[in-house]
Amino acid sequence: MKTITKKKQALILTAKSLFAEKGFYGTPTAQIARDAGVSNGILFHYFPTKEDLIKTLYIDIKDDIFKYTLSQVYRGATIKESLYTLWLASLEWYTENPEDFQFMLQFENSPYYSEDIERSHRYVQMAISIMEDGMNQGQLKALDPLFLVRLLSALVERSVFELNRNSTDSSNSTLQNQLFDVVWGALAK
Amino acid sequence: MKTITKKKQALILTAKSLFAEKGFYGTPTAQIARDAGVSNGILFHYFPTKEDLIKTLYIDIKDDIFKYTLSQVYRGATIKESLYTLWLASLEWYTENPEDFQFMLQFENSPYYSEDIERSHRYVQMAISIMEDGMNQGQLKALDPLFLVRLLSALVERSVFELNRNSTDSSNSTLQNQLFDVVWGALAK
DNA sequence: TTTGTGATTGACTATTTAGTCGGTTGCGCA
DNA sequence: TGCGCAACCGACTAAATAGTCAATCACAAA
Repeated sequence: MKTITKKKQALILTAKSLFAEKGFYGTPTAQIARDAGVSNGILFHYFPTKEDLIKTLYIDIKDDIFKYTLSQVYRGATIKESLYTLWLASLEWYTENPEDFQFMLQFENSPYYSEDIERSHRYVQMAISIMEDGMNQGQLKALDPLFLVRLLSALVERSVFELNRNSTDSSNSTLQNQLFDVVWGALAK
Repeated sequence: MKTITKKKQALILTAKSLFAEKGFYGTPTAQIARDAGVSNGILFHYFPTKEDLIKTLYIDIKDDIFKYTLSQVYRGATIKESLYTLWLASLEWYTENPEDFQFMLQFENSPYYSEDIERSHRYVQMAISIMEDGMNQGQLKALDPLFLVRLLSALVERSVFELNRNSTDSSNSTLQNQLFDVVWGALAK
């Protein structure tokens, strides 16, 4: 049985928050432990190195995101509907969890990131097959499906930034539609 | 007169290369000086802090890129032609200067980066006005022009990655056209 | 020749930080 | 009750690293 202890949980939460705010290199392990209210030693008991902690965090976060977004795509939807669902769910998720957004951005552009880590994610395969379906139906551009997945990610990312900038604006459902037009225009044949 | 000494130049070149390869935090200042064949002290004579060095490097690189790409856009071109020129010139540039590409990616996702730095670039204004022209002609989507500039950057970035993955492929001019279709689909009305 | 100024050196330090270690505590189970 | 093992502690260390500094050098102007 996999029981996650309170202290381990506290470490994970605190680490995520500190990393998102101050960056990997701006956050000493000692501070993570201190802020989490646990001893220094216990951190290294659960995570042999700082790098382990960071990678674990990333994998957990990505898992959460994929689980949340992919679960909303229903069978029988058109490809455009599926993409819209994925895109919108991602936006919701990042709006609710800004720390995850920050963390992810940082990680994916850091030396820790590799294509292996990306591919190892079981959920990525699901996203790929959605793209393949769309291509087979002749609706999406005929490109490497993994590239389309990455393209979607990049466009989600830009959408998040743009929506944040206009967050005061009340009429951002219009903006949302315009932003999805960008996504669809990019991917559709 | 702004004479750049040999040693300063050596520092800049070495630093760019090391940062691109090992990252900002994986590169001690001492190693930069050593590899550049100069003393430790001279580095801090020219760049008071490591952060100064990094920011200077970034600004120089961005300047080079903008100068190269924007200079190829000629007056009287259609907006589609202008975007194609910008996009293609960027690809060429990053292919020729992979270190710059690496450095830029890293910097723009690091704590050093801020919107101020972006906006302070005189050339960004030129890119913005190209987008505005396209919008006024009703050819581009009606969105914040700065957003369109960023979108283009993000798409260039993805294009570079995708072209690198298929670099062995001889027929990558087909791929190039397909990739530009993505760009145009995203930005055009 | 003198004098001032920027280039240059490299040994030195003060600090920070990841990771260790010897030992304690608490809990389930035989 | 006592065994075993994981959770847990926090003082400690060894290494790394950004930045300093006192001193020399090169050279141009006065």
